[in-house]
Amino acid sequence: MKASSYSISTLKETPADAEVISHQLLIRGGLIRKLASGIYNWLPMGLRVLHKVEGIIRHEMDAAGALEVMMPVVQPAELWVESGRWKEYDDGLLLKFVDRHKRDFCMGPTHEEVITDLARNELKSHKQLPINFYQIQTKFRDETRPRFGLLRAREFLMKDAYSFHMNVESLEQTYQLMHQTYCQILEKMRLDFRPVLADTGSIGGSASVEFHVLADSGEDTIAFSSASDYAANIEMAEALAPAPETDNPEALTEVATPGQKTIEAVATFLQVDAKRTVKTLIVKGSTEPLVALVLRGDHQLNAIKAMKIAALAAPLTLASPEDIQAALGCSVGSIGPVGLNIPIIADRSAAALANFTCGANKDDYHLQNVNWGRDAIATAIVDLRNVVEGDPSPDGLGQLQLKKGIEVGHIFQLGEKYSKAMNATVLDETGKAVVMNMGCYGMGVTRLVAAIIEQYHDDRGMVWPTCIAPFHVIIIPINSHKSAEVAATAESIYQAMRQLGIEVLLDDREGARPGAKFADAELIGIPHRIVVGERGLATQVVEYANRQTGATSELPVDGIAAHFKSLLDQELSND
RNA sequence: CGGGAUGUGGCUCAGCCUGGUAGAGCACUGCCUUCGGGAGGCAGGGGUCGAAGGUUCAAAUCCUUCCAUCCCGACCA
Repeated sequence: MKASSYSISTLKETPADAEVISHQLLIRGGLIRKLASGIYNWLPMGLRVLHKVEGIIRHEMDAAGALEVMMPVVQPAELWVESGRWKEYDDGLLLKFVDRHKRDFCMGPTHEEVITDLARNELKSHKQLPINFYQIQTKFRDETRPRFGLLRAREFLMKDAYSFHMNVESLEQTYQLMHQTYCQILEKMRLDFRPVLADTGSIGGSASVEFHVLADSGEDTIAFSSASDYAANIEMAEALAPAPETDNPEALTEVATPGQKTIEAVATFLQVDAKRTVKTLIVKGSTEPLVALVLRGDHQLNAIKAMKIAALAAPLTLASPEDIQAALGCSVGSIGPVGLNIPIIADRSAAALANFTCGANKDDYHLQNVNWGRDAIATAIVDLRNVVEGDPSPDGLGQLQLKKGIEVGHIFQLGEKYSKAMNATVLDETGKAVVMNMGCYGMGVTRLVAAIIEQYHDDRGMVWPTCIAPFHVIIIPINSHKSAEVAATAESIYQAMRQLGIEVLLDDREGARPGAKFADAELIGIPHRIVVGERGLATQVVEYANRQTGATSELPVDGIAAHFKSLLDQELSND
């Protein structure tokens, strides 16, 4: 490809609405352009990258025996009504609309319903199982807050696969194969990632593992052990119960704490460690109107864990200050478990404290030397909090460390959730209809493009792994308008490389001065750069620079195309 | 959906407070010079100042409403 007839549209300045580095570089490098919030155009340069990522995924999925299909973007409401998700999924994510016949449709945010419908029509016999269908296709989720460019777009490209099985053993097998395949895909992309235990969320099912690319811009926090391979999304990481404190109970005392509302303020005011205080959150209950959740002052409530407690109302809702005032007669900053006549659910760490400090259920007063049993009774003791750095790993090996991650993949064992609701059965050996077991496996293709940039960039721009780069080699002739030899040499190297099938870009743009060409090549992140100038040609050499290592050298013009051919073959086979 | 901020040529922004002929840099077109790290000069094209109302002799500027975009909190590939 020649730059003069290609579309290189780089920007010198950082776009005002791009916050994270991948978003900035994607826009500046001319890979994508925003059309609307969370909706992007892909320019030629960007599409080349997207196709590379797609290609790696397709190759590995095919190798794992999955069969590629393509399902529609627009889906009829009936299927969603049938699975029960037309209402359930509707917290705004489903973009719904009506056709000319007044029938309800939605833009597909995922394809469990469609594939299950397809499977129940196409799969009739146990002999056809197991089978794994996948597609690489556009999804639309009407996110409340799209952000960070491609990291959380509303329209995005996703690889989604769905497997069907006679039994859970077969499902488990394919699930493990997909786990392994996902690791291979991410390794090929040279990503630093972790598979982590995950919550199943609105997709449902039993087991589930997320694949996270480590990056500070990640929206998830993952916890992993310093001494084992335990890793979990913080939503799921279990906080073990500490040994109960055995200090002798001291006399309960009430102290005035005028105006001190937050744990931090109270701890400072009373000169106690926040770890020796508890905070009490009042939430709505399922049977009782209000329930108290008690956590250690320095800990944070984990809403996913809390939502699994039957006594709490389904979407976890904090009680309003007015409700609290009416029921307890004090304001939010002064609540404590002592003398509270509503159910009290204590976190394991809070329950282990002795002689702790808490609100007195009376404005501007707190209690000190509170002890469980003597002063307050917990209705239940459960794991309610987020783990923190240094907590013991749930498997008993080592301590937990926390890092930020970008979720690029998620695999689930769905079991019979959809197949049962939609009656997807096949006949077994005895001719009896049995409900199929299902697995589903998602991977964010466009999100991966951004995640790769998050890990591979420097202050000059993107630094693509060779297998992802839009071009493998860029040739920059210097002053080709003045030197016929420079122009001719660049052209002949370019032609020779094309002959060998090398993905090469010749920057023959007239009017662009050398500095601008260098800057563009670095911004776009092409791994290998060759500079053809009069200087080198005097001794029949060109200059070479490696974008990834920064190494530079001189290479003889003679045989240079063949040199790069073998270099790239080697590099790509390693990838 | 709650809280905050911002909307001025394709991009980055000034002008607004204190109303009075729409600006700069980048990008774009033409010419000239320049040409090994984002060149310079001259000449040009391009904006109903997010939209609609209102106040005023006069609104980018003041007021109201709406819309869009971004950021912070509950969800997901």
